[in-house]
Amino acid sequence: MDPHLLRTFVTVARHGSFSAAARELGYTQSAVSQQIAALEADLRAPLLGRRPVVPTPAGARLLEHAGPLLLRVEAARADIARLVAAPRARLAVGVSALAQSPSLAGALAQTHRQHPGAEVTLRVLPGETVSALVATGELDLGLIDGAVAPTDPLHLPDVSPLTARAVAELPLAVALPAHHPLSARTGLRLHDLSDARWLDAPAAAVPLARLRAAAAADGFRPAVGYAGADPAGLLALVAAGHGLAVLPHATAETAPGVRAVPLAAPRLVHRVELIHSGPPTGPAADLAARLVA
Amino acid sequence: MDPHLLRTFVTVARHGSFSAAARELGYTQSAVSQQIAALEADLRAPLLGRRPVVPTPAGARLLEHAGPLLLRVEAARADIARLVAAPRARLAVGVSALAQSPSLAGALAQTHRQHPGAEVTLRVLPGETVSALVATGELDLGLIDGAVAPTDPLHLPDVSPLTARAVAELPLAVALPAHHPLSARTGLRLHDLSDARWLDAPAAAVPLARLRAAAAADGFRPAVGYAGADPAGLLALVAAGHGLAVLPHATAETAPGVRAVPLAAPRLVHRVELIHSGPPTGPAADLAARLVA
DNA sequence: GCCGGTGTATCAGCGTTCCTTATCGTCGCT
DNA sequence: AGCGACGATAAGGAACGCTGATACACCGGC
Repeated sequence: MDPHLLRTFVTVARHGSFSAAARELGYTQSAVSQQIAALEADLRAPLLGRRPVVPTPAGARLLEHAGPLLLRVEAARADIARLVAAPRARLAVGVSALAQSPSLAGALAQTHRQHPGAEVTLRVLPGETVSALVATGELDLGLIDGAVAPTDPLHLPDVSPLTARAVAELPLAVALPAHHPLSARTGLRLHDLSDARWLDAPAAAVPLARLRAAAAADGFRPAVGYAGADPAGLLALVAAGHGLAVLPHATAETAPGVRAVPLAAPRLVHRVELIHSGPPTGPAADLAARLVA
Repeated sequence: MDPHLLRTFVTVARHGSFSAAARELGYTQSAVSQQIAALEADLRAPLLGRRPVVPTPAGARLLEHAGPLLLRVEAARADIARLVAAPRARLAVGVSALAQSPSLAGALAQTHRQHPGAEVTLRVLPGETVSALVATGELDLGLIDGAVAPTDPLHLPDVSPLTARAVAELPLAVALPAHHPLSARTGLRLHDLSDARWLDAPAAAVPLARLRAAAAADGFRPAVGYAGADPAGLLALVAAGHGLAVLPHATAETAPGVRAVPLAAPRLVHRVELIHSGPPTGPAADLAARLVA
């Protein structure tokens, strides 16, 4: 189970073709064929059906393992490389959509002033991508958000020994159209809303699946799906009556035509956590210190 | 970063000796020396100081990665092997100490009756070990426990795509000596007890670190440490006034001289989850069905 | 139905990798 | 100082893994 073989396996599976994978990987088709054969011999199981080239059940299962495995290998390699390389004067920060905040912008500005030579970049990405890129060292720091019980840490995909520190914790609220019958309430229980229509916006609000899990109930019918990462667009949909959404209270309050009613039960908070692998150095250490202060 | 090289690296680090590692792995000392050299060349970093053989900072970091990485590789390999091999008439169940229950014993007995030919084994192990062995297929089913917010799943070390289902959820209680001034209360808040002495029994009760995290506070001074997995022994210490502990209410109630007062805040529950990798088959499927029913 | 095109499997050849054996250099202990 | 244990290094040979050539299966066009 050489990572090498695994890499060509996933490439072949992705392309559905030995030849195409060979081209991408810079091998001959023959080499790829032999590599797959070697992997199948090693695991004593057929992994791919040929013509068409599709994963067998065993292959499908291996694919589930391969991604995280290769990510971890990459993370380990990058981690060591970082220890060896001279600390670069750069600061790459990744944030998930709801982890952004004015205080981040402010801290980033101060850090930039403190380290004028550093090349500072800020990227908004899905939460899992932030974790993955922090693990592989493409990002120096990550800020991810999630809705969790007040006592519990965010769930990190542990591809690598990452450290996480909470930097902000905000109450959650249900975003309702201003004319909604419940919009005058001072608090809402999720259970009472399980029949409502919910906007499913995994990037811009608390995902619907999370709400179902938190309420330990089904229902929670999806209305319009929203693929953007921008809460403003989502809130416009809420205002127009397409459905409800759960967001940090401060975020939900900003849009016209939307009322934000605090989520009373279950007790969830919106927490933003700073993640990095190993102790941050240079500008990253500076920014980290400002954020947790 | 061949797993092969990684394996010899951890072996060398564990033994603190190239020669000893070579003996264990069935190689010559020369081969091990070359493998380490190859790994160091690949990562462009010295990993081990020689004479004495101790990890460098980079090596120490790599060791942190290596364990989970090799576990994942092993899990993937075992996972595929399981798909290929004929389903054996065996049922190996691992449980963490507090995940045991009379209902488990009952279900296990019924399953055994249903599958008289099957070799049934039950092993009590630390929670993480249960996850690891389920991942590598040495166990067919695992039962792990933990104290979490009612809405959140237990945290699984994701070495492998494991599926988890809750099978029991019990309230937690603080175990106090019967003569303790607070033992007559009907509920206790963790915050009010942060000055008390706490028994640290990672295997037999909710770990102290978990309580600190849940209360988001330090304090919680450790008293006697208890290395056993048996709640009865721990409760004897409680009765003797060595310190307090948090356990499932039903468990804490059983011991003489101990009062169990429900934990009112933070809101945590003791949850037992059934874990397996892939859909269970044969006797494992039977037992799983009984447990979640 | 035949034929070319596309795509995978297989084989021979060859360079590289990796292990073993043998030997040397070095450290630590007596 | 000398010995013994340990790791590094050199050389040789087996095994591995890639390329290039070729065989074989499938599909579509005519």
